[in-house]
Amino acid sequence: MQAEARSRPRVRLSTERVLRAAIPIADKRGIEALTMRNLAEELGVEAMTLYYYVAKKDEIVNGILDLVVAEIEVPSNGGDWKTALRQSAISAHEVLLRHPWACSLMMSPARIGPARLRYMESLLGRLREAGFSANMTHHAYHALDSHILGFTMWEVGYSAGARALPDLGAAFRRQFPVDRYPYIAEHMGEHGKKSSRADGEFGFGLDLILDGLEKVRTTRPGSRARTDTRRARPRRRPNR
Amino acid sequence: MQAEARSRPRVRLSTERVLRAAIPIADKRGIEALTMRNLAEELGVEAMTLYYYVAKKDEIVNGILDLVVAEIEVPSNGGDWKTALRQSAISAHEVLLRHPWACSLMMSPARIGPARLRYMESLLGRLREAGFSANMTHHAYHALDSHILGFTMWEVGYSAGARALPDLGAAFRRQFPVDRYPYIAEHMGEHGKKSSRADGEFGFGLDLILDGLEKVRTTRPGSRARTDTRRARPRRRPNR
DNA sequence: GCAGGTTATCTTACGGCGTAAGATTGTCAA
DNA sequence: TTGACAATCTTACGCCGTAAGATAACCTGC
Repeated sequence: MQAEARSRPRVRLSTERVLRAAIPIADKRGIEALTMRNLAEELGVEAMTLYYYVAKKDEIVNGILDLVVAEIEVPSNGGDWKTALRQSAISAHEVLLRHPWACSLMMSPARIGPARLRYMESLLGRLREAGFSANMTHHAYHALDSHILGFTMWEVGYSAGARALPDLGAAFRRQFPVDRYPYIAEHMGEHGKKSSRADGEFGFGLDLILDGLEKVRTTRPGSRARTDTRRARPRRRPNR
Repeated sequence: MQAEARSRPRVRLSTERVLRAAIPIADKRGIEALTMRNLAEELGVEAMTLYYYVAKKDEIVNGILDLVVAEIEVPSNGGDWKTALRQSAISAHEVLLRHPWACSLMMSPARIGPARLRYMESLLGRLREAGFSANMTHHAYHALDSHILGFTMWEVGYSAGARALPDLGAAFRRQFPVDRYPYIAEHMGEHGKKSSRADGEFGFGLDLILDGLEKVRTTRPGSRARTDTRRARPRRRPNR
């Protein structure tokens, strides 16, 4: 009689279980393989059954995104602010590499969930406590976030491409002769080398930003030495 | 007899015309509105007709992306390298804001076309000529690219959200009480203010990177003063 | 033990997507 | 005028998210 082990789902479904089943599908087969029908099959159920637990597919996507964000280590409270932010950024980088589909979704403000809020709040708080003004914190946050998401997204796309084409570099060279693009050829060569940094290329840009932030930490916004912006023009006083 | 003006397309279709018609659709109605049927209708033609000019929809997407990349101003040859790179980055930023759908597509290495290659080559070349080592150029390129794409992508998503919800800030406050997330509340407040910089928040992170790059321009990679990475460990010599 | 209501799941169907296969029309040289 | 070739259209298929409603499983009170 226990031969019907699979004929009925062993344990009852739940929103939690639906989300938990969705993540490995997106991880292993890509976010485009996360369809209601695929997900249902994974759970031994028909597609429409899922709508008993979520109102729309979007709820699943937002749900698993927030679960992934919850994996990110928020900046620690004690110690150096730079070390804390750096550690958190590296954690975010690692988490996003584990869930390559999450990167682009994080760019949409429509998908901000509770875990994301906690992450943002703690990052902003750490900056403020480190002595950054409200305005500087604002800038710093976006600079860091841009690097984390922008860089990781590129990395994810690149390694996806590399997986699809066994030797991406060779395919490139075939299509675009080296002599016409010598600098790109050199660039591809650098990609082949193991980075001299423990934290790889990600860490390089990260430190550029963190070191730069340290320098402007106590500066008033707009008063930095700046190169020619070609757009700067005398500002008038704010009172109209 | 000329009453049939619309019954037959005025001029013959071409791949060029197909691509040119696709861009405004993506710009105005979003990339998800760029369907073969919509595009065909715009051209006064049936969907399958488009397949006479392109093999797959992907060719259209890659095609319009490369047209957009071609709009980006490459770094000028003369003058200060920082000014040249900054100007090019700002141009990229502006172009990507005009074509909000392009940002995420640019992250995929599978979509690199001729214009993108020219852009990369000139950026890499300018860095090399400025005295960066091959390895530093590699790092610098990715730091800049990450900021341009990462930041712009966030900006694009944010303003799309702001357009959908008339007052995004108020919607936020309703859902997430200010007292639980004081730093986020402050952050949102900063968003409301006009930036004190002519080039906005984008320029802030950009200068952080450019200034940082100037400092490491002639440094050997890996020899920079660094904060605790928590991962650094004595490296062994590369000969196994 | 079984009736009835609630909870969970399945069935069917619709419109939209990219596109395969092949029919049909338009154009122009011989 | 004819025939060939280029350009366009028609029909159809299998995916997708999901609306509407039928059906099965479970539990509770008698």
